[in-house]
Amino acid sequence: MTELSTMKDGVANQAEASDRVLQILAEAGRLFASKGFEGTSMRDIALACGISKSLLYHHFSNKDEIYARVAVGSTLELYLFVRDRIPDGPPSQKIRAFMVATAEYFRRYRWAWIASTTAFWNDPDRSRHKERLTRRDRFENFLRGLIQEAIDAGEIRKVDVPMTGRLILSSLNWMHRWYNPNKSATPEQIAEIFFDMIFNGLRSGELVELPGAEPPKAGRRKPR
Amino acid sequence: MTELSTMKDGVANQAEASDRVLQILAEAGRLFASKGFEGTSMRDIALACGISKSLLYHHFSNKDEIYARVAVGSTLELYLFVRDRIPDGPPSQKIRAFMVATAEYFRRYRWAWIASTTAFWNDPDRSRHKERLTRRDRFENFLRGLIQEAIDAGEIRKVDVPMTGRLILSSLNWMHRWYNPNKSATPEQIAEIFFDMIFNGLRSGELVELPGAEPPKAGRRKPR
DNA sequence: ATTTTCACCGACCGATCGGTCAAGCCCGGC
DNA sequence: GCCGGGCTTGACCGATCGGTCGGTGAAAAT
Repeated sequence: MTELSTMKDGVANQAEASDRVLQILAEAGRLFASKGFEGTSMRDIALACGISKSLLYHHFSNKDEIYARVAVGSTLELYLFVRDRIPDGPPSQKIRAFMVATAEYFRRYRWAWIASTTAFWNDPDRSRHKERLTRRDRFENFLRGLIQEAIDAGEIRKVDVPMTGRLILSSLNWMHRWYNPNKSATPEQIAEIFFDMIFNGLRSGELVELPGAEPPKAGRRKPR
Repeated sequence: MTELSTMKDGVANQAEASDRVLQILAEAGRLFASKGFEGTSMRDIALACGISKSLLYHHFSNKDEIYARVAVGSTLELYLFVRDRIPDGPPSQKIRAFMVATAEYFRRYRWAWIASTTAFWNDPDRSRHKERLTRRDRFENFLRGLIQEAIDAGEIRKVDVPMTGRLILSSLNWMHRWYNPNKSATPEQIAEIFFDMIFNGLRSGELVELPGAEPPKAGRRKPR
């Protein structure tokens, strides 16, 4: 049904990979996430895996390939992972499900997620980088489609679609900087809270009816 | 009046610093922002400044100190910069001003901002790191104070204050990952749009009155 | 029984890393 | 004149970087 059956140990989409390769990818992802790409040496990865540095080059051609497997493998599956978790129903609930599913992915594949979204990368191989951006665009365009759907259905205001997508993704993408798995809520619960805040707004009660047409840029009304 | 009078060349709070030092800080910030801390060598910085590597060690004791001057100098002034731009008025408008001021700081000191918020850092000197976190906490607590103010004034719902602060800061902190200075809106305009979305919510028109008491976790109401 | 395959390792390579140092350059005060 | 001190430099250091190489030992294939 889904292509995600081979996920394990927090490493996504590494079908047909040996246990050792999965171990290397998991440890490398964790190190890339916490120390960055240039901050992580091949010796660090080998030491974390309890193997010799040479063995890394037996399974991967170089450091870039390890990072690419972590990052590209991660970003590919994010789209499929989320898409398969969007239920039929009102568009606004699809957006909610999008946020919750993305948060679930973050919780499951946390290190690969962080490594792929934050670690720096020289990228001598341009094609790998373009592939990553293409997948990221597809993910973002998928969200924009849901937002447009919600606008067409009249469930949300006529907001700027790309900007709305950026706001939603910002709330999810920044989570790794403050989220502590040992305390408070799960990422999914946090995503639900953020959805509530963004969808319903922070403003308290008594607003009754938005004026019919509002400026396309930012439909604000001056208080006082 | 304000302590920010010595800002120049995108480098904040480096009073009594020579032009050369300011140049080094500016170039180093730009490099740290685009290639990370470990990804930037002292040779890179020297080359960007058109000077020898030795000269860096004449003005700074080591690489960490350069980064600290960029990052800590940046985070210190962010708080003062924003605080001085919050007008008297309704608390919700203070939050709006907070977001716009933070965006203005981002626009002005973009490289130092990015370097301080994203580059990895070994941090052998624990005190510098703690100072940075202290300042960051002060900045975040300042925002939480404004949110609590708005709740007490009845302008916004009884939301989770820390979580609301995280949502607002996420929208601002993630901006550097997609913002393109050559196109579209200014950071300040983007901040205003985000404020509108978060404050008023995305939901369209006809909501009439929020139920008196809502669950503390996430005040959602099931559509259908 | 022999060959092939494959996971694995220790020693090593040239390049680059952060950092040092002794010496020059330049310019205002005597 | 010339002298002292802050900029500035190139040569150099040990450590570590990503990556290579020859080889080992055990299982699989023949």
